[in-house]
Amino acid sequence: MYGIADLDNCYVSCEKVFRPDLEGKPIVVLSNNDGCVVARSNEAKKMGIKAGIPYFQLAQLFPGQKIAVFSSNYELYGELTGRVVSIIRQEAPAYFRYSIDECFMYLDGIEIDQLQEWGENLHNRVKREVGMPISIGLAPNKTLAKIASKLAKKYAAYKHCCMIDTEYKREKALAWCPIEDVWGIGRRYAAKLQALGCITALDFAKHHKEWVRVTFNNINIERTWQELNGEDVVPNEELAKKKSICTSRSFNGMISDYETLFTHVSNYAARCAEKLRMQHTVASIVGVFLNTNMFREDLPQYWNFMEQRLVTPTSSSITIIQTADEVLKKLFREGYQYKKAGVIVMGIGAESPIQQDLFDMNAEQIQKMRRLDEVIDRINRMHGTETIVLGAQQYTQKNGKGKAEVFANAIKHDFRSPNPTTRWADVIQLNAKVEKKKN
DNA sequence: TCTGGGGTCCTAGGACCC
DNA sequence: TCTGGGGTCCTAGGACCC
Repeated sequence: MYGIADLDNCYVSCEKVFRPDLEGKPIVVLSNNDGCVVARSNEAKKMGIKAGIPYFQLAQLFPGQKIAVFSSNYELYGELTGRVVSIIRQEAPAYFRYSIDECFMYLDGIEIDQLQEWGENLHNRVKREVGMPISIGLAPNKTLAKIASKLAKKYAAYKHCCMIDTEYKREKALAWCPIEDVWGIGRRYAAKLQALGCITALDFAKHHKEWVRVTFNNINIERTWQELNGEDVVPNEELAKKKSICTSRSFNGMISDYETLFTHVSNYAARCAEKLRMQHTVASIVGVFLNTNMFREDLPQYWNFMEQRLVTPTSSSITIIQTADEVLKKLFREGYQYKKAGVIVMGIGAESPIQQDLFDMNAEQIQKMRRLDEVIDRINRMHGTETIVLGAQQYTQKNGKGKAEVFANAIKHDFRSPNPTTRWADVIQLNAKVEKKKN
């Protein structure tokens, strides 16, 4: 049997851990730059706030309504979800972390007649120790487990844990589940299936395998069909290292000068290098892309991506920033207002042994840069991200007297909560607020 | 005024090898 | 008149996931 543990309204639940006063109220969490709504509390969903709507439309669509708004705070979410995963590590025989808010669990070794109770206990422990609600689905394959978790979330009678372990329960669950909610059926396939008369998961599962093959000629959707019918065929993910790593952001406003663009790209490059080092890998290709604002049809548009191969694969922040800069120089065109940029590293391989090029830097230089990166990583882990950065990563701005001033972050986060779990300064601030309120 | 940020996999077609 | 039978690698495009 498989299980999936899914954190309910993940980002909102994280914010609520430190704001119990918001229980029962509509809450939303925004994407970077306070752009779109990316998470909603149940109350916000009931109000009709759709996922993905731009924040600026919220006031227009829901005038005069009280909605608690938070900017995204990924350090906080990473910390809290990590605590949930460490509980799952203790409770489940084996698991695979599928995303920030979902964990697949392999449940061989737990008796089937004890599974329901095991799931309910897991929910209770997470709720008690971290303060966040999770929904658990149990089934003979991952696709059905996902459907079970949706049922667990929807109906309180399941006590946060729903198990599909009989033919009767399987058919009942499939008949309840709209085709577009099936894991692996996206917007396109859902539209096609609905046009063919498949409204629920059961409608689709009842077709013959041959029909699925002829209609779609795609192995993934065939596997989904098999799993809906009870087989276990979707491959289990390895804890594989990433094959490409991308860091990209939309800007707060638009940028047309090269210098500012370079500072942003340097930051993304440094972040990619950091991610490479975290999984003990190196990359051999550095790519950069640039976008103008596609919503501004009145402005000239430009989109491009270029890449460059490295002589020696590396995870060095300095080398990757330098390479990204060379690519950016080729990519950059005057006269456009850019809205978004990103860095992608590819050709990822193990950290050692690295094939060294005969004419590249000597081993001593490489060692030196590696030690520098290690120190930077350590400081940033201890004191919070971007406590220390390379010069190229620093944003500068002319002040009133024409003098350059350095500032830390270019992303707009007007409604950010403090980070009481990761930053002492924030813990102290929060405690002070609580004290003040008490008095 | 303001519109997110990551990833993976599959398939088809072309270039090239013997 | 007749024109083989394998392969690999790369890229682009289109799906999907959270």
